[in-house]
Amino acid sequence: MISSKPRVRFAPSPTGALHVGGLRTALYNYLFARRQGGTLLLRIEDTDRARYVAGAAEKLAETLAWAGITFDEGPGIGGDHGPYVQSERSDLYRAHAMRLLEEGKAYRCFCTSEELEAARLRQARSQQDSAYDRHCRTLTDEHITERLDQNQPHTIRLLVPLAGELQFRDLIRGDVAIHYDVIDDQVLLKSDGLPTYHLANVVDDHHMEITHVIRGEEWLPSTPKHLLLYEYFGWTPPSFAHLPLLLNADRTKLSKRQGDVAVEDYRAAGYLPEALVNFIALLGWNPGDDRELFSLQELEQSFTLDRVSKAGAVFDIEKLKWFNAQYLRALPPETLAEYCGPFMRSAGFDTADSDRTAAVASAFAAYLTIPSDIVSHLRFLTISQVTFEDEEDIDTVSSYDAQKVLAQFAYLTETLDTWNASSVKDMIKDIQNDTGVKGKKLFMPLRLALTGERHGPDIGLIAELLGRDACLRRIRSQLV
RNA sequence: GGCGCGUUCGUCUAGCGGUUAGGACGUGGCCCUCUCAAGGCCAAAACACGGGUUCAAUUCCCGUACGCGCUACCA
Repeated sequence: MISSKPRVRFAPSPTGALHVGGLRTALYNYLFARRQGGTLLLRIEDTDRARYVAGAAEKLAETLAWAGITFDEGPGIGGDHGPYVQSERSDLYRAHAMRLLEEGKAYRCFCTSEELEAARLRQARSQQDSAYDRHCRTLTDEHITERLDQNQPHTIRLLVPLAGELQFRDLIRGDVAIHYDVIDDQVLLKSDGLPTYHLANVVDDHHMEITHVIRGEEWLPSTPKHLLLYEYFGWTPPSFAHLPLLLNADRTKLSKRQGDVAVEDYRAAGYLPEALVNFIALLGWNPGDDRELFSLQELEQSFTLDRVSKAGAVFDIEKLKWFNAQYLRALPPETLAEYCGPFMRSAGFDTADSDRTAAVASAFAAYLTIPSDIVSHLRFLTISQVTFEDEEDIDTVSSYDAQKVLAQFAYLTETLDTWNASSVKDMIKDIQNDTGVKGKKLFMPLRLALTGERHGPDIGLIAELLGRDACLRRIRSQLV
């Protein structure tokens, strides 16, 4: 590779929502391209009619955009190497399949799915290798012509050498070698005329001038087939980098059942794109030093493939929560309020006053992992009156000292010029001087009377958020 | 079953022959403090196993075990 700029791609299949593993693959491709000043393109691999989900491609693009991943070429973006949707490139794949056929590097297979399935079952029962038995590899021309004349549905299979070994160097794993004799005569063109992944991906990567294929480890075993295809076509193959898998807590491949896997799920739950991206970037890559908090821009500057690890990484939601809490806390009040607003409204909080909304939201910033956490902290603001069920709470508020404190609080409240966190704090100091009550005995009755809870933010702040009138009302209601 | 890839604290990871094996999340403790959260400090916690190579292996090689992936007319 001379100094030419790399071209990489993210090539999802529109079969559903974007998986977090897919997001990471997209992210690494994006970071690699940005770091090298290269080009990233989006290609939709919709060659499986059966699994196609309408609208999924658009949704995928939208989710990627949410995460901050932008493409230089792709559907709806444009570029010189389109179309970027495989279903619009069928003729190209078919032509290439025909070329292999003519050159004796592929052959027609008339075996039906049922026959193949039955063969596989037989093989499984007798514990044999499950591979295509190459039944049609040796069909006579006569035979083939006859079936073609009958319009018999068929596939086109790759003619894999019977012996020999294929070696390649993976950018992440180093040298990998696989014997041809364990490689199946892969179907390249399905009987519906559409290509399989193997054909389409090679043809497209070549025509789209992809220089580096950065994809999940699940593709490692089929890379020799792809390399063979490059060889058959006489093309220079791209470099390959196979990323380690993302795993469940039990170390199986990350999947539904054991938690959310769709990026949309995390988005809906209130995770910030910055947090998700930061977290996911570190699942299989590290900067080589102790830094952990990375903006997308910082990742773009630091990312290199040689620091990608080989082993799978468990998706630990606890660490994602920590990242999210970090980012949530760092948000300016107005932005935090935007995230929390809907939840605050659902908790019965009137968000019409944006300054007040921002103030309340940021008062609880340190308490939040996700925006919806704010709901439980807002109870004290939205209840009409404070009542106690716990005997201990009642005792705390009704003790002799507590009553002195509450009475003095009510008295001084009316004399206070300005009502805010710091003036209330000063006032509480005065109450301490006036009553001689201090510490927990001073604060807890006030906290309880004002909020009904024993825990929460600074009491001055609570008083400010509640407002003078509400405070007065609540304190008085606890006076015997 | 076959083939491939992998294996450092519970989790994410640093380490690229000689280190008290470092950091982060989580966990426990202490501090701060009216409480909780946040924050600060401290602690417990790992080189899968067996052979080599070497003066010296977490590090290099081989094997075993375990895990994962692939083994579709899915990607």
